[in-house]
Amino acid sequence: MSILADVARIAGVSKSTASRALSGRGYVSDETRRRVEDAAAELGYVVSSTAASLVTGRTRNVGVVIPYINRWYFAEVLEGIEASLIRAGYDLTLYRLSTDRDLRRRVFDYFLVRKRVDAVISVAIDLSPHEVQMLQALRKPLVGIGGRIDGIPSLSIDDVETARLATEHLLSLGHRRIMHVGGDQNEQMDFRVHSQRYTGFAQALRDAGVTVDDDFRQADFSIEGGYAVGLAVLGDPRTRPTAIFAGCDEIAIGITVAARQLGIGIPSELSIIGVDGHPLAEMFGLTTLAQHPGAQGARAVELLLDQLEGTDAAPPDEHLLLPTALTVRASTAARRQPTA
Amino acid sequence: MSILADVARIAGVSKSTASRALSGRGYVSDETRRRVEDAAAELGYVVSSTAASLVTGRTRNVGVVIPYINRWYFAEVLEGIEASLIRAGYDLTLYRLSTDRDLRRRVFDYFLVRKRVDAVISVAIDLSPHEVQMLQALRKPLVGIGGRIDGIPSLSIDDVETARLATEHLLSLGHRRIMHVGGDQNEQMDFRVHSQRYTGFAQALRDAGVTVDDDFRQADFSIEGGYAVGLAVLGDPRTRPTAIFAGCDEIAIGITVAARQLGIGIPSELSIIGVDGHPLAEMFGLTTLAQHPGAQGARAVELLLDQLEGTDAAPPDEHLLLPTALTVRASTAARRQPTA
DNA sequence: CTCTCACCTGGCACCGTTTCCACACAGGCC
DNA sequence: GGCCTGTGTGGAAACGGTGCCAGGTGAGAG
Repeated sequence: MSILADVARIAGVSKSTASRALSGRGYVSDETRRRVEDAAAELGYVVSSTAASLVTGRTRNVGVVIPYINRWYFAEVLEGIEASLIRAGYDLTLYRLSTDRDLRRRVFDYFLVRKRVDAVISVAIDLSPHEVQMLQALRKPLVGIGGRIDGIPSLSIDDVETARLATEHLLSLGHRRIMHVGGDQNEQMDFRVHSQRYTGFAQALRDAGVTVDDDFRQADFSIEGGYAVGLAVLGDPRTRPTAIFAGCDEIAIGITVAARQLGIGIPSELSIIGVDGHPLAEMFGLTTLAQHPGAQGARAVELLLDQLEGTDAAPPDEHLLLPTALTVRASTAARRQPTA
Repeated sequence: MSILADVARIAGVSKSTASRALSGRGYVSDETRRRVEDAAAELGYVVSSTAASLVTGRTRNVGVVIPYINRWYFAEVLEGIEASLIRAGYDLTLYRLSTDRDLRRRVFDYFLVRKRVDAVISVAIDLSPHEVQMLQALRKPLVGIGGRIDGIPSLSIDDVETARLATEHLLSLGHRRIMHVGGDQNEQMDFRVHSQRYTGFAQALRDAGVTVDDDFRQADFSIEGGYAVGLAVLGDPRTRPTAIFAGCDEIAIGITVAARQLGIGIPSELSIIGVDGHPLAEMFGLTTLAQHPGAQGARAVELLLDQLEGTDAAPPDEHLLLPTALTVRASTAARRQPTA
């Protein structure tokens, strides 16, 4: 466990010079730098980031708050964030925020606040103004992913527009009996993703002059969730929709499995479109609106580093809307004309 | 940004007393403690964990190295670890180790070593003796999950035994043409999980006196991977196996989807058994050997905290073998007798 | 009545860096 | 030759806590 003073001694220089040589800041002659580096290597010296943080006030550590780890979108975002941070020489401290309000408070009051992180990325969590203020009071840059947060830079796909696009795709194929299977409209944590997707869906129908009764079912955002709803909804051939806009690919896949099990042809009898670009979508031939969560994570890190290391002081507190790409596969097709 | 000295001043005590009052160590009168706490609350004071770490040498931060985030087993383990650590008041710093050897070195040489973490949990990574030594030289407790690591406490399921059990289940149902669809036998990072599962499989066959040619196919450990192999293997009814032992539930599910698509009845024409207890297994009626990765994560944290805070100095450097539970569902059944 | 001891408090050194400042020196310019 | 500027170096003061040690109580024991 050698310390800087040891290195300095071996190299025959002062602590200050050793520090400059190793950190690369300030003037050091090439000769001296080499000597210091050799000494450091010989001793197996590594800086104490703790000590460095104490004096510089920077930890090179970013906190990430995220509601799930175990869902495709979130895991993907997390991977994107992690890869970018590591590359930039930052650590990533992970806080999974469950719905437990006490835990959430604890993370904000106790963990995030102890000068442990230089900045925070909030994934799909609708921060309260109080929480935002708190972080801002600590001068910690903050970036949001997955929805708009007032006053801080954030990025997400345009949920309303994406849903509208998906629905219009189905409408353009001649479908009229269309159902949206999506998430809980009252979900607190997840911004208003679910309600926004419903909004886009409803808008598209309205604009097309189509009215559907029984146009929505709630499902857990998972394959199982979609499967359960699929079985429930698709049983009766007279009432079932001819097309479904699923809130995410996992739901769409669940519905697909249910449909196959019921012997319902896709896309001959039922068209399905999802949102996400989940890797399984390809395997199931699922038409979807693809987003790239990994890239979103990377982008968020960029925004953060701009604030952290950027020259200009102005944080762009705008909301970035990312595009989604309609990827047409075999799960959507023109509505089969009722044999007239 | 108030500091301890401010709190002390407001409360009218010395820094040492303020420190004792807030940390709860050492003697402080109730009256004084109250005054200090009030002052701290008033100022919105929070300790600088950096400063505290510098002097105590402890960071209350645990590093987790893990090869994937986006796979069920790993995400589940990670969630288990995270929940336990937070509860114990520890932070979790995440390092995803890809196959990139440079990055791996960098994480070990640069990140883990900077006195930033008190301990390390290694998930499904076969640490080299050198890496273990390095961490041990730093006196950092180390716990492994997912496989045996010599010299440190570790825990995992018994892969050989689990595979044997799965295979015996198929044998006991009368199957003889059994295939194992599993992971790359030469995978470096993942311990020897893949090869161990093959070993257990082969042992069971041998013990039963059954010989199978073409007994193994390699698949990516994912639903897509299983699906691809499923399509390739199940096409020819004369050569296809009557039962498949899949290396994990994701593979098993992929095969199931492929079989359904090919109109192959499960379990009438094909029995499938997996390993994991994946939530989707239930939906697909998949027989499996269930493990509990979340609980494994929690257990690993316990082992770690024992070393970190435990009174006794002896670290139990043994390897814990966790049981798996055979969960029989509808994907395995007695082999249909060839109509003789 | 003194001694011990448990309780309570303050002073101060210390953890291992970074960085400000002072100083030294060499070279180029007026 | 004096002066400025660009390099190179060392000394010492932070950064914000913790914890050792010393000192001061009052109560109970001998």
